[in-house]
Amino acid sequence: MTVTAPPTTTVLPVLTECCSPVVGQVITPADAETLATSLKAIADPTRLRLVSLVAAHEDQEACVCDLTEPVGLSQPTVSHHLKILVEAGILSREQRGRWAYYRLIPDTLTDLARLITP
Amino acid sequence: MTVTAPPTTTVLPVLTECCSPVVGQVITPADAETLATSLKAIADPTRLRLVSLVAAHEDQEACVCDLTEPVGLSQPTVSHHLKILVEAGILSREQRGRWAYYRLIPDTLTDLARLITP
DNA sequence: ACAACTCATCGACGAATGTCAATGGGTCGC
DNA sequence: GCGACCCATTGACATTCGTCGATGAGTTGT
Repeated sequence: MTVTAPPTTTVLPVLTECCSPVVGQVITPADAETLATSLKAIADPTRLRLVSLVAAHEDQEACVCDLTEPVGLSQPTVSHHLKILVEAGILSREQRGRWAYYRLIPDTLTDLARLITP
Repeated sequence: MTVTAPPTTTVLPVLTECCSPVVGQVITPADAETLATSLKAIADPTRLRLVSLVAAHEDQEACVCDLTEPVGLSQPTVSHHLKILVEAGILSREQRGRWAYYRLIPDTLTDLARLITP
């Protein structure tokens, strides 16, 4: 067979369902937990660089092999960080042949920005 | 003497000087480190609740004793989290008599939101 | 002067996190 | 079919982080 494209591996919603903004009403413990999990995903210098590299890459997508050298970390470590970003709904992952292509899902960052804006 | 008010304990700038947005150009390692440090400050459920509680409190300020019971943690732990938020420039701290009053610095959250917005 | 109060700091501890080398599972070209 | 390639997973390790009890520093009222 060729080019199996499982449906772009959409991820757990989490954020879109969650959350009143941080400022306004008092955030509930459950919403705080959800929002914190999403924020943790980008609260790491390596993952910020990965997001930035993916977004700036040709065709707005990049595979792992495009990213290991720029961030200067091992391939397993990069895969680990990418998985966290995918699970947070910040990147999408699409497998095409041998390569796995990662792409920014801008809406998630937009939602995060909205939720922390006073 | 009365009401010693050291100049509202303004904090290290850090963010205002830092950073191109995450998406656009590729973020530098140094900027990624700075931005990640600020994001880590709010990437914790307890600290999100503290920010929310302070902002929603009467007169937009709160002392430690107003916060320990709502978050259900010990006083040293609350003080620890508040210190992290102050160092990140998200809260300000002002000592008035026996009490230390914390207040939201909205600009920092606004800056953070802007920097992560695609 | 002293006791009561608010808060920060210290030291300790378990849990979570970032990293790597080694390995395994698919996919392509020969 | 086989080796080369891309990537994910596993297991291990050191570091960081969140939490607490105990203590100390500063302030107020008696």
